[in-house]
Amino acid sequence: MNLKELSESLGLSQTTVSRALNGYPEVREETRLRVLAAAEAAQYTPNAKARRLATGRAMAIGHVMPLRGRAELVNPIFADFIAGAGEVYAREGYDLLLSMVPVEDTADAYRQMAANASVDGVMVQAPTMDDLRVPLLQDLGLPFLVHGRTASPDSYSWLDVANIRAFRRATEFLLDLGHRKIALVNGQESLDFARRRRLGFDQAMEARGISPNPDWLYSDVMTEQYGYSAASEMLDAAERPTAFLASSIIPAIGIRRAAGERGLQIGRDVSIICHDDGLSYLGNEGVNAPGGPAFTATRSSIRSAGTRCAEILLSLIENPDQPPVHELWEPDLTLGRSTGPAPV
Amino acid sequence: MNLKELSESLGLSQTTVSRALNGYPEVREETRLRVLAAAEAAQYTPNAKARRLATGRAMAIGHVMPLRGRAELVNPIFADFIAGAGEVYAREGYDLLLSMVPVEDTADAYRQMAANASVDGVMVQAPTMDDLRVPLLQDLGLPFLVHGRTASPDSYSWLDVANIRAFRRATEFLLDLGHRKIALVNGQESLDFARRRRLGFDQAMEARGISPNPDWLYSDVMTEQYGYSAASEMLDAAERPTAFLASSIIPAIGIRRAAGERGLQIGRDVSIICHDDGLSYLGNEGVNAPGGPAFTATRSSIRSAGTRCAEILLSLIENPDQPPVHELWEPDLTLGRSTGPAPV
DNA sequence: GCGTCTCTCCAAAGCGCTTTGGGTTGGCCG
DNA sequence: CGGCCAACCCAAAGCGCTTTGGAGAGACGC
Repeated sequence: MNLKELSESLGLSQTTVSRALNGYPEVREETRLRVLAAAEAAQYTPNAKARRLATGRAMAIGHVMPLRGRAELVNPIFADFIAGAGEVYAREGYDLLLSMVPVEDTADAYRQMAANASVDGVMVQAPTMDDLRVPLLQDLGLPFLVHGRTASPDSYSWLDVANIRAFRRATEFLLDLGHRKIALVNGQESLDFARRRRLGFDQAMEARGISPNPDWLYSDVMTEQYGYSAASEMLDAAERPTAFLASSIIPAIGIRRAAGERGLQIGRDVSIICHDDGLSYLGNEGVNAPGGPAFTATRSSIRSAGTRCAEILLSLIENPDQPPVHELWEPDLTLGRSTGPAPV
Repeated sequence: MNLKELSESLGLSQTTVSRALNGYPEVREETRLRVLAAAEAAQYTPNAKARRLATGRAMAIGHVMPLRGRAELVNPIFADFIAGAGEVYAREGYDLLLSMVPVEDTADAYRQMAANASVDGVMVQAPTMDDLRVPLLQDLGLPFLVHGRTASPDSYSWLDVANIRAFRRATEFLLDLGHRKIALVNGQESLDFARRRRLGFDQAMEARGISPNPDWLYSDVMTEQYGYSAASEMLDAAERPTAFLASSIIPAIGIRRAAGERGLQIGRDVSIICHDDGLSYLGNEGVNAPGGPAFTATRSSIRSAGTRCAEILLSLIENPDQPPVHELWEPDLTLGRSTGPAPV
């Protein structure tokens, strides 16, 4: 059943039927109801392909997922972020177009999307400090929202968490517990969020007059294996850190493994704080756990961020002339069982 | 630049230019080269929306991700699977349409996709034993491939791993190490793969004349927290299992945490075997780890499965009349540091 | 020389929708 | 009663591509 057949069966023109269905005012209420009833009865669904061509709108949002590194790792964080965003897209009638490409092909992917207008806007995740995607998308005139920030974040819209403050606070928390030997197991510091976390760490240490041990500063893709091997190295060295600050719950799990293998008890012999993105399957929830969640953590739900990012992006698309939107989320520090006073 | 302008600039008809670009034989080689050169020079990209309408092909594959459970969990396994599949789609010029909907709306999502033909085929993941999606999609006439199987898997195409054999073998491995008190921390047994793994476990136990302790059979969504609380309960009971069989590396991590908190050493006091999907960030690799990977595991890369599933699905779409494709993958058992002889 | 083929190319008809630019009708006002 | 204005509806022109059904020009055989 298409529009032509539907309108013929009603004895109306395609124009009128189309307008009735799309809520335009030029059609009598009585007629509209008749049309709606007939459409319902005939199970009529407008052909999305035809509509897209006629309106020029793609009714789709692009997410380009750059696959980094030799093993082309895919971060489970994306799954939760997309789940949050996808909810909004579905509700608003947008499709989610997911494009997985090697990091070096991302620019082409965006260019392609812009050239044939297959999306109305794109979501940018995990930007580097001077991310080339920002000027590219501005150049292409494709609406976009950045989850995170770059070094010069004024000219575009973004949503980010207050990474500096969060990690400064987490570091201060460890310092207040008496820890002085603190290791930072960070994400890749070419990424802006990791650089900011590093800054927060540095600021807190400096404020107490402590200079971080360069052997205890790690930076890499945030896998479990990475957390494990970083912690193993440090724990096997002559001088050990007493506390670890990890950029994600995933390397924190690796740190815990390394500590456990060496017979160290978490929260007593060694403390761990991490950032918790609230991943569904790796949740740090502590509902039925004595003493609360496993990890003391700076917490900010990546899924909620996805939801909010999608809302903002859609509003940017609906209303392209508004000034850039900036939203900064404040993570909270949740106490868990992974931290305790520094051992004497 | 559109086809009309391009053809005018060449002094050719749209027909000829279209055919030249799409490799039809009715155009002289010399002309084709001229067209190709002009298209290249003008940076011409055919408008995907128009092409879709004209051909009726969506050039897109749908992945519907049902969000289950109260917290609407999203399994990180999907991320790796999609990464594998997305690679193939990108290579073949297909878009990946991702739809995240509450589990109760999945049927509608498929109906919608079929009604307005917004995809050429769909991928079905994590089927239950009598999954309703299979008859629905057959009814809708939408090509699909199932990753996994249902109870009656003859009438459609699927790719699955040999779950029964894998878990029978894993159980036998534990039995051979002298374990008799074995716990199964399974996924939701409404899902077919979990039921099969349960079967494999049961078969191996029965073959040795051991009846599993019903208090040691768990079945739920495979989160870290689940593995933790299941293991905690069992380890705090009067009689403890000496070995755990987990359906995914994620609950296995939770089991390890519970054991660690109780001062139990993995591989000595308590053994763990799990199924390892080869997740990027939770990799069980053991390259630079002494003694090999952390977990002894039945291993089958979910990402490779995604790649192969995509290939099969596309071939099903290209050639709809072929008989159903069945592909069964044999996981291998990799030795890690999480297993050892049963304590006496 | 004529019919028949093959090789190239073209005009035009879709694909199914939205949207422009009117037309018709009836009510209301002066 | 003529004119004007809403209110309602329609025909037709796109959107940019693919594809059908030829048409024209040589080549070839008889």
